[in-house]
Amino acid sequence: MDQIFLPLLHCRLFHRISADNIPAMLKCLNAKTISFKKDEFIFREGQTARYFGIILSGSVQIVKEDFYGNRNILARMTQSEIFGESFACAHVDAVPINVIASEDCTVLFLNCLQITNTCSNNCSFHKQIIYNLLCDIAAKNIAFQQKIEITSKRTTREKIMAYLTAQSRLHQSRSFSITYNRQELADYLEVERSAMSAEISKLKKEGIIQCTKSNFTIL
Amino acid sequence: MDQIFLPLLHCRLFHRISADNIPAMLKCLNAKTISFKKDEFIFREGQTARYFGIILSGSVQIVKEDFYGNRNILARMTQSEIFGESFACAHVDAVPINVIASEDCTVLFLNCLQITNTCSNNCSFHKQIIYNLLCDIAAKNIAFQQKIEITSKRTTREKIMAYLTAQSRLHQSRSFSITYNRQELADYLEVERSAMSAEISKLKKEGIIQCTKSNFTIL
DNA sequence: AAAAGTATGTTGGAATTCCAACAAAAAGGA
DNA sequence: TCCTTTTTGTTGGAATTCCAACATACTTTT
Repeated sequence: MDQIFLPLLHCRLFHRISADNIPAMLKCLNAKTISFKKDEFIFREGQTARYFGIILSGSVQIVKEDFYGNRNILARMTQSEIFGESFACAHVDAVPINVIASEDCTVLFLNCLQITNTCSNNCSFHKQIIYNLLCDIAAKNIAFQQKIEITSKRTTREKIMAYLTAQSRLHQSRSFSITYNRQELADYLEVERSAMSAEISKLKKEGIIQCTKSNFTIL
Repeated sequence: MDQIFLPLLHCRLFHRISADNIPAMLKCLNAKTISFKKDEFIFREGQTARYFGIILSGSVQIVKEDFYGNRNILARMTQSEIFGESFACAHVDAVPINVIASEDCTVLFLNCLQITNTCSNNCSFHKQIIYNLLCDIAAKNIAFQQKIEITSKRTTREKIMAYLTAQSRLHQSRSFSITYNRQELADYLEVERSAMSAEISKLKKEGIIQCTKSNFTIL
């Protein structure tokens, strides 16, 4: 049971909610735990959004795929983070994106209708949960703005540098490792993988960055 | 006073809140009305985000400007819509964007701390307001995803068509007019204005769309 | 250890975008 | 109405990206 509880304690959704209350809540919110293998679909575009997920272990990617099969990675979520909640809150019936396991993972699903409609038991934590949801979605909103800021750059080089600079700030260090592999980074930056690879090589040659595999240093 | 009330009644923030309560709320939330001329700054990047705005008349644009002066229009908000609330909710102290009047406008500012922290009077509407905020921010989240979907297209032509298709769906008609002028549309789509103009001309010549000024028809 | 599969780097040509400059059209002011 | 300013359209060359194909490096499986 610890495998469920520990990640939940760090989950923004339960901020300022006593751990003692969590079991009751999970029951009230109709919680279900499901495991997925790497590359499995967790949500598929068009599906109804009745549940949202809390990641207990592993990680997932929010992916938008267009008509021609171009992938766009909107975000990556990892342990204790939530996904799918904004569709529920905005009353969108069909999710417009895919959620895919980027590694083996376990997800706790909660019924979102039960969260937003005050439940029959009138649980005291509902108010706090809604407030926590508000903070969570607002933070994601800002994350989207940051992604837009990065991908709106006109050249591949600028996109790479904007991304690395943001990561550097996040890790508070000139050296850090990123969670994306090259193809995924290209999908996040919305550029061609090969062109991106070439540009990274150039940046290395010019002495602007250092990198081996996923470890980067900005010089 | 009607100029304040009518837009507020249509504001998502006050959904399911009786109009009778609004005057009390405005007082409780420390409301202030300010007018702006076209092109004036309403929020400037780096400013603290203590208030958020409800547009009583006119319209505003959320704009991100980069180091080289490239503009990116993140969104456009018009009467009865809210802006700046996500920074407050995510506890971001300095706003990362500019908000600029895209025409003469009047804005009602509300103190957001007062909304999220239950106020001393323990007003009954706080719970509903927080829930309304939740829905609002979730909807904006989805709007951002749609913008990303459009701007992640690799060519100018695809971006234009993705945007027009989305607008067509929104207006539920093949013919519609858009609120952006050419420069603004280019800033929203994150492309060069001249290249976009040329591409629109091509699309017209090829019989894919019709357009005069801001009126478009998809054929 | 060999083989197969996957991820990453490299390259050249075609297509596209950016940039700057200018032309034409429309809008606003005197 | 005329003049000025702003918006929109057009064009050509330089720079950049895309695309496809292949080379190399690294992983995993047998």
